[in-house]
Amino acid sequence: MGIGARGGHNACVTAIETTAPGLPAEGTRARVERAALDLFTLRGFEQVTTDEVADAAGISRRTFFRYFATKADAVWGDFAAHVARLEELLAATDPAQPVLASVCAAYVEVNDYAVAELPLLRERMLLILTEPALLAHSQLRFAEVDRVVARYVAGRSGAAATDLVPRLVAATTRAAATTAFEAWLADQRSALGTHLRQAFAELTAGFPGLLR
Amino acid sequence: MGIGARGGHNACVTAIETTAPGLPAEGTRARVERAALDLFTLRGFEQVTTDEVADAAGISRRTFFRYFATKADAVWGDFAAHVARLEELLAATDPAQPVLASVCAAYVEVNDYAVAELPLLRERMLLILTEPALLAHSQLRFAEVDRVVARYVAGRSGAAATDLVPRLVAATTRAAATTAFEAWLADQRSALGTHLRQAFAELTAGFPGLLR
DNA sequence: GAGGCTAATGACACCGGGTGCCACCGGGCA
DNA sequence: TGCCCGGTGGCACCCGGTGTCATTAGCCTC
Repeated sequence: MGIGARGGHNACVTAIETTAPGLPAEGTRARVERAALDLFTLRGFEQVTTDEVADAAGISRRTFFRYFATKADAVWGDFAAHVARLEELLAATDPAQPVLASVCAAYVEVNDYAVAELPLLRERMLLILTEPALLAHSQLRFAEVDRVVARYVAGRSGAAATDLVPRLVAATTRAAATTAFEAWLADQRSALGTHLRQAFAELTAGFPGLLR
Repeated sequence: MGIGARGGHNACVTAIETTAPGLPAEGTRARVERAALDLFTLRGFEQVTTDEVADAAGISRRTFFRYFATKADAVWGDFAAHVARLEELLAATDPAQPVLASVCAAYVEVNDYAVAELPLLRERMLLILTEPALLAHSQLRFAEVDRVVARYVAGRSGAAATDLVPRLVAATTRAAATTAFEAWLADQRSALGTHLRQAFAELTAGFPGLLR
């Protein structure tokens, strides 16, 4: 590799079934995600270059950035679908239930993962909440969630989505959910739903344990 | 400027009293902050290069990165002092007052700026909460605040700073404060303290307006 | 007052994330 | 066969950030 050059994914030793240029490229995205997650978990997000991720996935650096807008996006999976599902859950809530309870319930339900998915979720969230660069990036992703929640609260409470209370509910419930995730990551073998419910219970009750 | 070169702050046209190499450099940092704030506000954070900021401040790009670790840091002023003051306020709270109320009061007080400082604060927060790159970066700065608050709550409530409730209080009060800032930025000529108090009132009462 | 120390600076090369552009390759289709 | 088209790789480039080195000026000491 010459000086100043960038090394075009040459002779990728650990490559797993390299794809052809003109092919539909089935599963390439998933393969890149796996490679990225593995490398980031093993050596840390900042210590791994996009060149290495692309190489491990058997594609070029240029192609990596066609699948993911940024290096950080490779750890998020299909987050847009996650947000969309939350929006659907909110739209399908019982109007008889209080607004805040509906939001919390939707959060719990959208995060009710199958057992088989939990290791992957854990790996993702551990990276996102631990690596500074990913934590920073998360703000942009979570902002999409906030907008969805704020719109819902605004619709139910007859306010504008830009008003204080809808934004407040969105920001605080999301903060609570993130904190629950941290607690889940901290103690192995605990249920995510339990932490979420406990966090929302504290929040909606105004932290009754802190009256002193 | 040759191809591939970077142009060493050559003939800065708009320079304001360039400093000498071996001088104590009084007020250089403040001058760079002003230049950065002006340029970012005028043309957007991403559209301004660090070269341009350095040039406008009459220093080199390399020197810019000696004053600020990242481009984003140039908009935060002395945030560490802000956090330190919050910590002092928390340490000086009345033990008879409830924990949550003490946190909210400290937040209100640390954000009680003099009228003369408000335009600068507004400019800073507008950038931070509007520009995606700065919003992402803010997560790292606000995490320092969260740690301080969580430590305080843990100390008062006899829990560990890593327990759910202390983290939860830190995350949600900070989310509420940020939302209050957004509301303040949205309607010109309103008092920041009013929005903060209203947000904390909603939060600590469990959003009483959303019982339906 | 000469010489040495120190702190701030600027130039330069370099790394790595991200992008625009173009050439290429293969499959499907007329 | 010839054409179009989508996925790809290579390349040059921009820009944020860093390590290194030489330069400068103030200061301290002898």
